[in-house]
Formats: sequence, C-alpha cells, structure tokens
Amino acid sequence: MTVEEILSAHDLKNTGCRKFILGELLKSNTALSENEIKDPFPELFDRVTFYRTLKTLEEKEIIHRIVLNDNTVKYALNRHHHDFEEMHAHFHCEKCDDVLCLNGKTKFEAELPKDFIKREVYVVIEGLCAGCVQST
Amino acid sequence: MTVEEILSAHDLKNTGCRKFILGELLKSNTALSENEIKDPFPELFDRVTFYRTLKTLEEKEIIHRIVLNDNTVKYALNRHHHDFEEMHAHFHCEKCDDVLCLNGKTKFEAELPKDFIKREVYVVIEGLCAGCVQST
DNA sequence: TTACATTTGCATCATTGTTGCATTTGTTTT
DNA sequence: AAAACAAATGCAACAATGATGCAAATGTAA
Repeated sequence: MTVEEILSAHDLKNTGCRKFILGELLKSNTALSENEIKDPFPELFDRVTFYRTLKTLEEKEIIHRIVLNDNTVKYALNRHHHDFEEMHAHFHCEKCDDVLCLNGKTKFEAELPKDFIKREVYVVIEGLCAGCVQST
Repeated sequence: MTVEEILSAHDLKNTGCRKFILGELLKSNTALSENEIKDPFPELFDRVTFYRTLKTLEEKEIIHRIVLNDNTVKYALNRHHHDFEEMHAHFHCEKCDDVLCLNGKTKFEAELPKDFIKREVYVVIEGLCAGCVQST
C-alpha cells in the first residue's frame, strides 16, 4: 500500500508533510520520535505542522504513539490491525534507544481490584536488543 | 515508619520539602502528580526545589515515577520492595485519573526476538476504577 | 478554472525539564 | 553552644514540547 493510498483511504488530503512522515515511518523498521523523523530535513516543515500532522495521523489510527518510561514519545505505523487489540506491547533498547512493536507474542494477566474494568493495556519492555547485546 | 526515619535511613537530610512530599505520598492511597502534591500549598516551595526533591527521592528509591500513556507523570512510595522486581504494573482510571500500584497480582510473558534481553517491564492498564464504574 | 474547505506557517503562550549560582539550612565536629 | 562544611533551597534563565488563533497557501471536487 502506498502512502497516497493510505491517505485517501482515510479521507485525508495528499499533502507534503503527511507523505513525508508516512514515508519515513514506512521505511523504518523501528518506531521513530518526532526528531528522528525530522532530522534528515530539519527545515522541511514547520514544527507546528509536524505536530499537527502526527496528531491527525494518530486520530485516524494510521499511526500510534508510544510513550516510553523516560517520558519520550515515538510513533509507528499501525501495521497489524492494532485498533482491535487491547494490548499494546513495545520493546525499548536502553542502549541504542530503538523501539519496536511486539505483535501478538505477548500474554498478560492482571488481577484488578473488585469492580475495576480494564480497557487497554500498555506495556513497555526495557532491555537490550540483539545488536546491542553482541556489541557489549 | 515515619518520614524522618525514612529520610535518615537513606542518608538524606531532614528538610522541609522532603518531609512535605513524603508526608503527602504517605497519606495518599493513589499515586500523585507533582501538581497534585503541590496543590494544597502552591507557594510552599519553589518549583525547582520540588523538581529536584522528587528526583532525589527517586534516585534513593524511596519513591518511583509512573509515566502514563498521556505523557503525564505520577509518583508513589515504594511500599513493597519494588526494587527487586522487574515488573512495574499500575492501573490508571481514565475517568477520575487516579493511579494505583498493582502489586504482585500480575503475570506477563513476552516472546522477544532472538537474542534480546529483558530487564524491566512497565505496564499501565487503562480503564475504570470501582468508584467510576458505579457513577456511570 | 473556480470555489471551498483544509492545511500550512508564523506568532505566541503554557507547561515541564534542566542548569548555574548565591544564599540558607541541617548536621557534624570542636 | 558555636563554628564549619556539605547539602539543600530559591531565583534567574533557558530548552523542549504541547497547544491555539489567524492569515496565507494548497488540494480536491465541481
């Protein structure tokens, strides 16, 4: 699916900033922060445009935001029907800072207090990725 | 254990801001944000002092910070030997915004990619607490 | 090609994280 | 009890990020 197809499938205009952000996320196999997406071409779009575009893409559920334990935010494409799962699990390498989505391979059970209702579960696993384990 | 005992047990001076923050957290059965702690006495301590005190208490592992999916941060006392567990699970009520620690009643398994190493697991469950379920 | 809603860039403000430095305070030693 | 010293505090200041209003530019459909 091309960037243009994704956008029109969600009734979004085919604009420069949207195409750029989706292009970068599509190329990447890790989640990216706003700055990581921007870095190659810092002056390409205004900061606010960038911010609003990410928000729009998130609202349309084309991408999802991942909040890490150090308070930073990364974004990734919704590649695997993320919308219908209650579990959002990600791995965060504490050395190279890469973040990747863990799809379908996680199990989680929690005994909540009486009468509590669970709606979504967000999991971030911190550790070392394969590359960083070897380079130690 | 009193606030003063906690502080001296960790080689920390018995200062006003520390006693105030620990006192508030001790009284509360939910995790509190910086503003929630401050609110009752907004002018009591400087913003920076507050910030640095929370950081110190966190470094000494007297309290722990909880990062929620909406990017806000809350703090809670380490009541149950938090230091030796790899799992940090919290419940966040999306209606009243209360956050509480889920201790020992959670199970989590993740199949990580080959050669990845897990160190810590952070879980935030979003949903409705008992009080908010009833008031619906 | 025009028309219109949408998107963008710019100005601007709020909040939060962070550091440096002079002053004040808590604790230890004499 | 006072002096001495390291540590904590308040203040000024700056960076990064989240957010909104508005006029100008742009995408798309008529």
